[in-house]
Amino acid sequence: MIGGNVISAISPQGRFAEGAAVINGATCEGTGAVGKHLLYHFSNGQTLHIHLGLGGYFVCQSQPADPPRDVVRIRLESATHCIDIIGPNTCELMPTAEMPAFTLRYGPDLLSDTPEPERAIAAIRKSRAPIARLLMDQKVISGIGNIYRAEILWLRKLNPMTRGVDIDADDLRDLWDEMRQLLQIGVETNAIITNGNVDMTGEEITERTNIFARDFCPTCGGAIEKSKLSGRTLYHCPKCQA
DNA sequence: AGAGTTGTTCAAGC
DNA sequence: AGCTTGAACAACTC
Repeated sequence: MIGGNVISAISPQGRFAEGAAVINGATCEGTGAVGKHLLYHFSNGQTLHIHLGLGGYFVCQSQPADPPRDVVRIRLESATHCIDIIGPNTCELMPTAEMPAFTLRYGPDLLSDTPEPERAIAAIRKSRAPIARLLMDQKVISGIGNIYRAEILWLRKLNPMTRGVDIDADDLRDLWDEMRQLLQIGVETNAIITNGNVDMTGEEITERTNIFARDFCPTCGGAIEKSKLSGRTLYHCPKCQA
């Protein structure tokens, strides 16, 4: 989106303040991602590392843009457009040279052009932790959050508490493939759609998930069970995911 | 007003 | 060593 554009950065508050001057005036030469970590590579050898966390978001404007609100952590701007990043969990500069090591700290990215499912499968099958926890562990696999976790386990009729070590490698390959497909739909539609209502994107969609934040299972009509795992709400159908 | 949230990391305990 | 929980973090919504 901003590749090739000259940008400038401001930072009224937060951890990025010190780095702002370093990036000012540099050109973005490319972007990348490792799971939910967003990466902008700049001409001065620095990479801007953004993680939106729970509540972070982008605000895009045409120039001339409004002055930044005080919650704006960094502003990326070109002659024609302006992007403000608000509420990120992480907003820091790191040397682009450190990117290979950074990438290795995380499990394989489901959306990578060079997917490495076997790396994730090996990590899962080595663990006695429940699959619901492993899918959320970005050191195991990159890209799944709470919504996709609930949906994919339901789609594959997997009990969330199944230990990683107890799942067949072939089942995990199917799981990988389906997660990848779901995320690709997300990229194409800019929405989290796991129930197949892909063509309704322009319309008012109230049902895009099957069980996430829902009360009843679309398959059996039974009550969706709501629990906590690692501090996050876990949804599952006790009947269909026995 | 306070709790909850499409997330991560760290520390501590078992 | 592997696994678990809890706290802290930002900003918004209900």
